[in-house]
Amino acid sequence: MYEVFLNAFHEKVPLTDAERAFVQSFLMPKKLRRKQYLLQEGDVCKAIAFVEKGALRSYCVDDNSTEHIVQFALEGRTISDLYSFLTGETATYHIEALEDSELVLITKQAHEELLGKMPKYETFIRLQITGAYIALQKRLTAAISISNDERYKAFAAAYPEILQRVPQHMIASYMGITPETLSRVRRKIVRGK
Amino acid sequence: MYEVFLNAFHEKVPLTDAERAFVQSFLMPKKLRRKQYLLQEGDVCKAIAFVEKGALRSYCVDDNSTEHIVQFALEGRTISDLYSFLTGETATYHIEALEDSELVLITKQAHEELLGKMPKYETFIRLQITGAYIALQKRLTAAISISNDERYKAFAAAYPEILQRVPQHMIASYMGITPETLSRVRRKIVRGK
DNA sequence: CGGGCCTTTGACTGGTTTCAACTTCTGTGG
DNA sequence: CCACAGAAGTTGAAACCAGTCAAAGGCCCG
Repeated sequence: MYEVFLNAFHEKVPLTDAERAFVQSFLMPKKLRRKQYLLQEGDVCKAIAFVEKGALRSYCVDDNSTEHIVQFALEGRTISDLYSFLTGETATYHIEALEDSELVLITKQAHEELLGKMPKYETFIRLQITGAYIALQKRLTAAISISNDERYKAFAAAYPEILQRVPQHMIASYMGITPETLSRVRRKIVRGK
Repeated sequence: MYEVFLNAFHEKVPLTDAERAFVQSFLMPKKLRRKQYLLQEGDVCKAIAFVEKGALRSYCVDDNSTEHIVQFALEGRTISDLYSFLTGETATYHIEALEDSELVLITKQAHEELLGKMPKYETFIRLQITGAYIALQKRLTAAISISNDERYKAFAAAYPEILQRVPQHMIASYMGITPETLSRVRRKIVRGK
């Protein structure tokens, strides 16, 4: 329990055993069954979730009630509606488990206390967000500059695990295209090879 | 000089006069004329740039040698190729001045020293990146879920200054559509009103 | 074994790109 | 100060690509 999280932390910012225990005292475990929700649009996001095991997705819903997947989070990744978490506004995203999952929650209270009491935690958070920012920028760059075919190939190369564990229509949603189009893209790639 | 930057810093994380002076000793001013480059693809990004005055853009170039604008930075905003800055890899973005501009540079060396010596700097950086991350996430969500018309309206409402200071074809590039399409979108909006 | 969801495939439609021409605006040099 | 070249923006027509709607086949789960 907490192993994956604490190791990820330790890897970025080395921890003594005492610090490890200290951090741990702020954490909360949570299990989610497939299709259960961690967060619904309209709620306030009260915690950052780190995935120890399983897979989640966050998504928003537009005016036509079409879902658009914002992020997938497999083991070792963090997921939340950061805006809602930080401001206390109601969330614009839903977060749902795609598989039975085990999470580590850092509540807002714990987060703020850790920030105040433990510089290493702030460093860890800074590094996490920086990494997330860079990844997001890459994704955006790809979204506006590469064709669907190439985008899919790049995605498949970068995240083979997601491809295997997530249904196709969700990949399509993540890419911002329809399931039908993704199906045709895949056919074209297979034949073209 | 440095006023805008130091005030932005102070606003997020209050500083004493001594701290203000301390931070300042790590900064470097830089002026750029319109159309001059801060960074070219292939260089390594050696500094984060904070815009005191003026306007810059960052963009990447795809296989068809089409430009795609990643970011605009007006006064008070930060711009860089963060990935290149942090890893030392060659940059994938170009950064160009759209107007005569005055920048504050934080070199990699200064950045690391400040991170080590001044917890408030780390906090400031964390807050900056968090804000940038949330903004980027909003943009991505908009890009995959909203029609061009609505996107343009939202952009115009959110960033009226950019609209007035940046040529239309760059807005189009930022939105990921052709200048012709943007022109038609605008016409439709004006008539439709 | 049956039902429902997912994926694939086809035909049609609509919006975007592309290419080209024309106008407007701007900055520069004569 | 005017003339002109180049860039920026607008408009039109044709081609193309993705979306939509509909239907059929496959697969998993109950």
